Amino acid sequence: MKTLATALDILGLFASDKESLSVGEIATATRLAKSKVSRLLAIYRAYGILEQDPVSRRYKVGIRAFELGSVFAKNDPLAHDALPIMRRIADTSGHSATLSIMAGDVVLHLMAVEGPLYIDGRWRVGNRLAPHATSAGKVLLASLSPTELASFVSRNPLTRITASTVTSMPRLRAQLEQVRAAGFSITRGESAPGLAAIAVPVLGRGDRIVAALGMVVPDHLFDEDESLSWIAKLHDGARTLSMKRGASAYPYGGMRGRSPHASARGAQQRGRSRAPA
Amino acid sequence: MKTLATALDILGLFASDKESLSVGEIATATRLAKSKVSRLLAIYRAYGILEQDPVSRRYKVGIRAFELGSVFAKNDPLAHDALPIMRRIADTSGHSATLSIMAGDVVLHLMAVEGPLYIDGRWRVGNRLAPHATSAGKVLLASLSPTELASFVSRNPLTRITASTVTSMPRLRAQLEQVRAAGFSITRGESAPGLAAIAVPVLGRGDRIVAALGMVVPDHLFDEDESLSWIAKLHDGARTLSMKRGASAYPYGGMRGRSPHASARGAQQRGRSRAPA
DNA sequence: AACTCTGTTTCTCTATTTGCAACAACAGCA
DNA sequence: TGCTGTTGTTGCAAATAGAGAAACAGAGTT
Repeated sequence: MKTLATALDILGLFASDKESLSVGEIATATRLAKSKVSRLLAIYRAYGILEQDPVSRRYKVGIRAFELGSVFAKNDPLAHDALPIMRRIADTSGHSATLSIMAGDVVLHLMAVEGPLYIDGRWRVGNRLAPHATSAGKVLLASLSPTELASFVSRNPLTRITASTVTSMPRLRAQLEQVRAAGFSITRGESAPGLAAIAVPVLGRGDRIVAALGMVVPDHLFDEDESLSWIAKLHDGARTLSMKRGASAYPYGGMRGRSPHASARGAQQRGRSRAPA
Repeated sequence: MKTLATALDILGLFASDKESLSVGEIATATRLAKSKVSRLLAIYRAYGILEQDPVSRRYKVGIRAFELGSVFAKNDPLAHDALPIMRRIADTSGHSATLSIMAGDVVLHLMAVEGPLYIDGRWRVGNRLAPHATSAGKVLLASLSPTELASFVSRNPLTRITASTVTSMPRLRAQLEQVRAAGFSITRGESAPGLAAIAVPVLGRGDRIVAALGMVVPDHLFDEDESLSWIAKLHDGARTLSMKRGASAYPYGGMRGRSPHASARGAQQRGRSRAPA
């Protein structure tokens, strides 16, 4: 089984930001003999998991990996329930909606419904971002206990990504406290300049935070007043989604969704509901 | 290396329609000993490629497979160029846009930009469909020579999926001829009842068909007249995309009349050589 | 045309996988 | 409750399949 383990070590390298890797790069990165790496890659290539550029001989992720990976999203009940909700958000707001989860120590964009406005595709599905630099990440981090948070930070230093990235622990703690109280998180250019993002928590069984529902907005179109209605939309959607996923209640958003059985049917009208201050 | 090969055989089973598989099912399907399967799966589980339900002990695709697979789409230049084009199509038509390629003998939806209208998510990204029952598939099949087509059909019988699926070879041939001449393909409920789809070819280097750009429309909203403007939109988008991908010309959908992307043309800047040095 | 850098293949030795069967966990059933 | 037929996970000696160095092949470069 050691063979498979090393093979998966190699495969893991491809999940990084590097688009393609050469045999030599992999060999040095894994401290494996070139011959072994070459043979392993040949198998992956034969199965279509990796593809090899015939001229540069470099390897990159293949189409079968894509096929396989997409069945994850297809089978994920959260993604399934979220699709129509995210569509409505993208349609009524004009901006792209995202659904993110915590995978290990990174924020993973599970799915996205693109709005009509063009923005940099960097945040697209499958992208992994630093939790402390994204709105979705802060929402997901907010569910951690103080000790869990400390442990997280010890594993993952708060590296600066843009000028406005939060890099100090007290500052992060304060922000998370705010997120917990308000039920949403807003970041403006913390992981990518010119990009604002809003996220709210999605709850699951036992009312644990299982995901973050969010929106990505070009910063120059970000408007304080309008953001309140966006947050309301997100809260509406997240409530519906949370209920479907087995939460007993959704505490955020000033809506009339008092009872768990009051299905979020008539949640269409766009009155400006007040966000908790 | 045999270990990795059998391990990938197992992994391949998960790319099917079955959501989860048990050790026994895998063992019988691959004619492998249960013990071997169990140990292999344990490694996959440790790496997060597969996940095991703690109660049912059944395995399903894990999140790391998703992460890995999504870098394929992220690195794919076709998908990259297609995103803004598909957004515009989805935005102006109100229906979802799709980009599909031929992967082995199946049509694979590489990406999708969801329109505001809700439709069954079955055609979502990563889904694999039978070429003879989809508009995108017919577009992609149209590039095959008669012998290649015959070979394809011998490998893949024209199975009936809905009442209107094409199942006879002469009929398929005639349709492909029509697709070649007209430069688009329309299917109505051939792979899923109640769903109409339109697709046009995307060309690449050497003017070979490399992908199909398409739209999915609820059948009851399909309108013959309106479909002409949809096809025009698709042709416009596919032309832009084809040029970007290195095609020398795009023979379909004349650019007569007012071009919807006149702005793009007008915005084209002469980035000539700067100061003569 | 020789050089160099990278990837692939060859060949022997031994560490690893193998497969049977016992073991453990669990559901169905009387 | 206890029995029984599943199903998934581990021990252990035999044997196969992988490890590693170095030779080989190919492409780009000077």
